[in-house]
Amino acid sequence: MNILLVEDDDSIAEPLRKGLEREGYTVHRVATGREALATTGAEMVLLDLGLPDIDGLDVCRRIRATSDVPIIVVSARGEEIDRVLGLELGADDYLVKPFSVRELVARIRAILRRTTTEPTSAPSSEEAAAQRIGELEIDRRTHRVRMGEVDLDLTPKEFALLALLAEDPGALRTRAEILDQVWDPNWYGPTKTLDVHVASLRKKLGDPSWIETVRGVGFRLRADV
Amino acid sequence: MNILLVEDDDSIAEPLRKGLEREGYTVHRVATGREALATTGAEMVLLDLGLPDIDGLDVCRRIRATSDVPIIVVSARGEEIDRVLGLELGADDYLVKPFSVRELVARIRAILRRTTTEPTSAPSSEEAAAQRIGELEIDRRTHRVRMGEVDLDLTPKEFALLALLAEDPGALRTRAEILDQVWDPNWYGPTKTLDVHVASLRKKLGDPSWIETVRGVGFRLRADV
DNA sequence: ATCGCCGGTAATGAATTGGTGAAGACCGGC
DNA sequence: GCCGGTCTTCACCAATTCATTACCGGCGAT
Repeated sequence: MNILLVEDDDSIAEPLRKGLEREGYTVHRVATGREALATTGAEMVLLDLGLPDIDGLDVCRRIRATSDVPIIVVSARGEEIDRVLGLELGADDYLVKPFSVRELVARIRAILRRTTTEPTSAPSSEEAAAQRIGELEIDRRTHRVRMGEVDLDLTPKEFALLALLAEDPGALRTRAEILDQVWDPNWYGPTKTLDVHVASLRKKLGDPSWIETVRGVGFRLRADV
Repeated sequence: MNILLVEDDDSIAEPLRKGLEREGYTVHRVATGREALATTGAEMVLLDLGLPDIDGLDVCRRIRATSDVPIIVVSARGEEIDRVLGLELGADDYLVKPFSVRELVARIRAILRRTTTEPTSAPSSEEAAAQRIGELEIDRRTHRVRMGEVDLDLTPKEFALLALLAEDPGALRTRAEILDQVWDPNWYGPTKTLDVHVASLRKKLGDPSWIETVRGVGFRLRADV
């Protein structure tokens, strides 16, 4: 398994390379977009958006123009807009820094698992395959959420929050995780903001029990129904 | 509270400074090892190992030679060897890049909480799926505990206590061990608190015999069934 | 059998933590 | 520049959880 790692920062690239090689992957690392586009033969691309030469999203688009190779975009920006942009340009997954090697490996495995099947968290094209959880329906591509037959009008943050929780219904997300993913990893402030958004999301979902609170730890989306 | 931040990379140093100042800390930032060693009066040092002049570990050793100030080492190298090396040179904690400001602040708080005490090796070993011990099922991922088909509603402390005992069912955990792991590593105060939590945990587990008392030593989780 | 030590338990007051409403900042479109 | 929606921040409340104390009871050594 041959992975192309596009990352200009040594202090990030090297631990990743080590971790991935320990997992049995072969890693070829380049530091610029130019080199990345000149490389062939990779079976998976890890693409940092903050490159010194070409804009990362542009690199993503140009790779996708000629190849179906799976692409995982890595960025320090966690904002929903950036994520959507990356995914719409053809990325298979979008990881927000900082992340652990373990998480990265898990994502890589997940993507490889579904390469021959349909995409899940990142429908880059074709039928969006909206996600259903009971009455709740989430369409990441169109940014639309419906409860039964009714369209819910969610704000960007509310959608990002719901989408994150829905990535793994029933699984717990810690406050820190949520803040890092929905807000920016480097953002630091009153974590109260999270509570406020949870509250407004609950209100729009109608039933507060959709989002369970795990006191002192985080939140999770109700899995069943 | 006066923190010395030793970090040559602006794009890392500035968000940190902002986050820390926001927390109410005073941050003095330098970009080289020379400057760091020339600085006095810091009550805590954040030390990046990848400095342009002197080797970070050397800086660490030289600071420690003349001062007991708490040191948190920050490095892109996550290898066990480096961690051990850093900690043995007198660092109080070792953080592997990339990390979020939030995590850093949490570590700083943890260290300040035990002001003049011994270091903890970096914890943070998550994962591990659901575990079964007879009727008892512990899922660390979702923070869920079930007895048979019933979800148990445990408080954070109760969960931590059970999770610790369940790490090795049947194995004895001394009171001191438990207090170190579930509570702060250095915690004075009546050890009675532990008994109280054991009691409430037993009550929620239904059968007191789940947790056996070893008089004068500690507790263990029933292994069999 | 007795005494002392240790653990079990209930109660209590304090501290944390999440929920909520509202005010103001911020941002985009017009 | 004005307006409307969104986000952040704050203050306050309610609920939970925690530490701590007091008291009880049993085990075990003498």
